[in-house]
Amino acid sequence: MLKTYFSDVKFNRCITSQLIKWFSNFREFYYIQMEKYARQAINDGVTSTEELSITRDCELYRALNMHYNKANDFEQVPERFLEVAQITLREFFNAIIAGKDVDPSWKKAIYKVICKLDSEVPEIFKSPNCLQELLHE
DNA sequence: TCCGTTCCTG
DNA sequence: CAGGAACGGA
Repeated sequence: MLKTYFSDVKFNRCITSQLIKWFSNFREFYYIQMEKYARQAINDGVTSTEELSITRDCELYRALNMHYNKANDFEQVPERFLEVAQITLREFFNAIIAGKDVDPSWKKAIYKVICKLDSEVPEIFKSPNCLQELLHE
């Protein structure tokens, strides 16, 4: 589907992997931020996940929005994104608190949980003219 | 064996 | 971000 946005590109195996790599970096960034803020919360004395919530004005949200939505093309970030982000943050928090980060592959358990929460691609993105449509909203 | 993802690095 | 190694699932 991503390929349809680059109609002027002829995708061979290499070019395709580059495209995939590019988008994989987005997910990677997401997890890096989650771990970073989970550790920061712990250093700040947070002891319970109940104290960890992701709102539209929190620092973590701003960091993510600045990365994925710099120009604020999407004024209404899906509520579901906030929910999943909070679950992810708490997942990292609990794992670190439990000292699971001593295991080299401690993040895998978290990834396994979070990937199941991935949302379907919104219909609007499936349109070749989605860029125009989004900007006109 | 191929492909998508993560880790590490620059 | 991109490049490359490693890994794991299909």
